[in-house]
Amino acid sequence: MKITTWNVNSVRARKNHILAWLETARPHALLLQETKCEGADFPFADFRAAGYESFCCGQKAYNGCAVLSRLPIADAQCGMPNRPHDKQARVAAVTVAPSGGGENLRLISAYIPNGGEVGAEKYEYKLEWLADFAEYIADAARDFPGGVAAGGDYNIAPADEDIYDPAHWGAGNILVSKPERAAFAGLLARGYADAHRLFTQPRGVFSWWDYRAASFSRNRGLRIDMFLLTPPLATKCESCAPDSAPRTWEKPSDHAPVTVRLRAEE
DNA sequence: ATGGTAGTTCTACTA
Repeated sequence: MKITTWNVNSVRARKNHILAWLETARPHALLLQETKCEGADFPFADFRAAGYESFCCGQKAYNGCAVLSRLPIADAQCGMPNRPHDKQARVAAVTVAPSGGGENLRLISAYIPNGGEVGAEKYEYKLEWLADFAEYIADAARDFPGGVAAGGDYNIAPADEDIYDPAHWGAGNILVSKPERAAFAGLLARGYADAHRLFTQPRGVFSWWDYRAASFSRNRGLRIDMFLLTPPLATKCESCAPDSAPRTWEKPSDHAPVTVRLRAEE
C-alpha cells in the first residue's frame, strides 16, 4: 500500500500536476495541503475521473487540506475536535480499510502553521497549535489500533541533516528553532515514528525548496514534509521517499510529494 | 541585512 503527502500550493493551480503524477504513481491515498480553496471550488470531478474520491477541508485563499483515496473513505473529519474555535483549515482526517486487509487505518493530512518568524505572533500560534496537535494524534493512536499515518507539511526541519546548510539556516531561524524542534519531539513522544528516519538515508534529501534564489537547482532545500506512523504501520513501512520530479515541471509546487510504502498483512 | 518567487486577490498577505 502506498500513501503520499504533498503540499501543492493551490489545488487549482496544480490540478494538472496532481493528475499527471497520480497517473503514474497511483498511490492508494494522497494527502494534500495548501489547497487554498473552499469545497465549492475543489476539483472533485477531475479526481473522481482519475479513480480517486476526495474529502476536502478547505477555506478561501489560505491553508486547506484534503485526502484523495482509491479506497472508500469513512468518518471524514475537518479540523481538530480540541480546537473547535480555530477557523484555519489545517487538518483533514479519514478512515480507510487497508488494501492488503487488516484493521482500519486513520489517515491525517496536516498543514502545520509556518510561524512567520521566531517570536512573532504567528510563531506563538504555531507552538500552541502544535501542543493541541500532539493531543489530537495521541487520541488517534489510541482510537485506531490498526494504525495512524499523519502526513503533512510539518514546517519543522527536525535535525541538521534536514537542512541544506545548518550554518546558513541556523537555530535562530523559523522551521529549525529549539522550541519548534522540541514540539516535533513532543509529537514523536505520543508514539509516532518519523518514517524517513526508519531507514538509513543519503545526505541532501529534502522536500521543500524556496521558489527564490534558484534554490531547487542548487538543492538548497529542507525536509519539512513528513509521515508520522504509529507502531503498527512503522513495522510495515518499507520505504519513505520524496519524488523531486514534479519540482522540475513547469510552474511547480515548492514542495515535493513524499510517499511511504507499507507491506500488506500476511 | 536584504531580496529573491509564487498564489490568491485586487492590495496586501502568506509562505
